[in-house]
Amino acid sequence: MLKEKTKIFKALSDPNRLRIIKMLQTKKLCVCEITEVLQLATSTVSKHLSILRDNGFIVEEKDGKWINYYINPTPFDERVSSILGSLDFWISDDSVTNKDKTSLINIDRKIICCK
Amino acid sequence: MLKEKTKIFKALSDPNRLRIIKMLQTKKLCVCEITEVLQLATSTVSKHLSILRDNGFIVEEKDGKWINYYINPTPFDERVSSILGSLDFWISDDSVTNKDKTSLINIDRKIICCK
DNA sequence: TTATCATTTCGTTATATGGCGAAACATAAT
DNA sequence: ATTATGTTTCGCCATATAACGAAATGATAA
Repeated sequence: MLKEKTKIFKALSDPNRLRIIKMLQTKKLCVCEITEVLQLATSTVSKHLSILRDNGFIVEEKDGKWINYYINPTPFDERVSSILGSLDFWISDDSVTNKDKTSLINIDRKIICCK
Repeated sequence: MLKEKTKIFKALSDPNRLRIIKMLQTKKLCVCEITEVLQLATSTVSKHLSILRDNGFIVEEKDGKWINYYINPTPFDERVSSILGSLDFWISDDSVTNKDKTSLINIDRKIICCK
């Protein structure tokens, strides 16, 4: 159906989801680390991640008590592959995404997440 | 701003706008011809066209008492160029878009638009 | 100039989306 | 087993979006 084809564009239609994808370009991240950078509620971030996952942009794996999210290395949808393969073309770096990436350097999962 | 980068994805997030783009792949069309195929209100189609135009996907030119819309041959945003240059990759043909295109063959602007 | 007609804009309505906190889940640590 | 903790789900609210018809606009035809 045609509505199905709009889904990957919808997934890319939210600034916070673009920030998440760009962050995951750097390294694998758990929900609470992303929450810390975006300054959103955990439930909101979780929802964003599920949308990105459902559209094949990211995948998850367990890591102790955390769940690591990372860029899908083998997307089913070739349009997703194409975007992820040239991510800086589709979502160019800017002050926000750059700041996000530097924020990540100073974040220690073990300190941040235990609140 | 990052929100700006989401705009072209938002523009592609509506099934009717995808149908319009695919129709314009065939030939230049006026508002009422598109209205006839999509079976939507004229005002609705006009709004969709303005969104596609504002994001550089299509351009317009006068043709008598009509306004012809067509695929932008020289988009400013290189992401738009990339999508329009491989349109069948990003929006593959299906039963709906194929039917739309055949519908267009039998539509005579001079008959349809004068109601 | 006046009438006609394609198109756009405006106001309204229904649905979709993104945000939150609380509660439910799932699993690791004690 | 029980507690603690990371994550998800649920219910709610505010805003965004897409739809319509009516009115406004603008340009062509009479």
